[in-house]
Amino acid sequence: MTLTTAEENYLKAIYHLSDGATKSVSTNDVAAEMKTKPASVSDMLRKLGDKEVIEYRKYYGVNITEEGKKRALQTIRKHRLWEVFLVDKLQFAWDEVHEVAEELEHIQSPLLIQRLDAYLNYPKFDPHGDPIPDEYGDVRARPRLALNEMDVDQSGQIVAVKDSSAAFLKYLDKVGAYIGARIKILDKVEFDGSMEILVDQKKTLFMSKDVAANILAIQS
Amino acid sequence: MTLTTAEENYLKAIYHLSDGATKSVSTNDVAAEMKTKPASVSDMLRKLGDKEVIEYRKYYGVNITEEGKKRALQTIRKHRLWEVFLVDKLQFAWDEVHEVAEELEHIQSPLLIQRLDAYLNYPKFDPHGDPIPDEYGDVRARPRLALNEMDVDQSGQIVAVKDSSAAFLKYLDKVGAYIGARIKILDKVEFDGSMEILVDQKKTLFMSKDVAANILAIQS
DNA sequence: TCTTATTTTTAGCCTTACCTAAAACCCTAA
DNA sequence: TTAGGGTTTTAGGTAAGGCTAAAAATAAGA
Ligand SMILES: [Mn+2]
Ligand SMILES: [Mn+2]
Ligand SMILES: [Mn+2]
Ligand SMILES: [Mn+2]
Repeated sequence: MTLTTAEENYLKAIYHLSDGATKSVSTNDVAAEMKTKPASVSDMLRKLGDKEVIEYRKYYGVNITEEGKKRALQTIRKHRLWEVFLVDKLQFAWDEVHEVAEELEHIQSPLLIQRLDAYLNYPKFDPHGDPIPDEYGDVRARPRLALNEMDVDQSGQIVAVKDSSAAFLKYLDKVGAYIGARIKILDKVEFDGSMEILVDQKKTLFMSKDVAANILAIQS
Repeated sequence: MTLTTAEENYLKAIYHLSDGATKSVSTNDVAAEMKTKPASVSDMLRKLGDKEVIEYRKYYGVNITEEGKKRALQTIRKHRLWEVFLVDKLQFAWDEVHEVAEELEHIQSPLLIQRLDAYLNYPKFDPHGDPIPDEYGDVRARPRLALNEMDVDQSGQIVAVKDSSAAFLKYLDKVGAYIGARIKILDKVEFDGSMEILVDQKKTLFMSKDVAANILAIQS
């Protein structure tokens, strides 16, 4: 059973909202994520239910099925591989890739993705630090922690961002935070949760709690 | 005014059928080329006429406008650049690229095409020898001649194929004809138009008139 | 010129993916 | 246990892009 572009986009949204296939997801949440109306979502959920990529019980939200999870991960794989291509090969900035990848991910050609993967040297993470599922949908996830959850004096390395919006990424570029940077928490202000962070042992960065919450690190 | 994917495909077909914007094109011809019904074509012609990329007079066929020609050439440019990418970078065979390029050509991102062009080193021809329009739609066309139009003892070089179907390209691979090959016409059989051709000064090839008519060369 | 054959358009219908407005449902708090 | 209030679905509509069947226009032959 093949999925249309719209169906793939919905399924991906449902997968993300359900935190990797565990939680059940409400119609309103899908509508917000997809920027459509709940009425349109109801329509689409019926279709996705018929195709058995989600389990749909009217009025009770949806759960993604195993088959649906597999499909969603394939689309995510394609999206992230294209993002790597755009940044590594075509010199796109990391805040310029998402919209284009949102289109490229729907190109139907298993050979294309297989070759692209090889050409990029089987990357494990996209430009935002998100893991790239392999062709079987397996993801090697790293245990990640938002900066605001780390304690003073803890060290680590930035590995991903939670928010991939151009605005946020441009801000990180400006202040000099990037994926791979080694960091140490110097201070946390209790009043507003803002933080002071040492980057690469030389640069001090002040950031709001909101910003810190959208930067993910592994501890070391 | 932006064109949908379907509109881009129709416009491209009309451009090709009109031999580079000169001839006028009939509804039936478009239907055959697009593998749709004439009734569907009538609908689409009205839309394309409204968008002023063609001039449409009911019952009298269509002519592509200057604006339409420009749009068609942009789509063709994208199609051929992607074909070069697939062959040069992803090791696709020249008979495997057309379908995928037919999808990729509709990705909307001027930056993407500009970067892709640079990344491929501004190629002038696609894997089938067809010229790639520049970003202004200019095509540097070479005067090309089908092999069956050449005379005995004439020499030249294969520069393109007229038929890009997988079947034909695979056949050329098998017999060892390729773009760039130096050729000389050794003999032409008057009865059926079949020919004997010397390839790269060492290999003799027999081909039917049908095959010869689909191989394009420049004379030398 | 008249009649027929061919081409093209129109009319009406389908599916997908969206919308608004109204109805139905679920849940919770009085 | 029932009345709101929020959520979700249904009903009905639009636009794009296809289809078939029928009507209309053009082209061709006698
Ligand atoms: Mn992305
Ligand atoms: Mn998408
Ligand atoms: Mn196409
Ligand atoms: Mn080509």
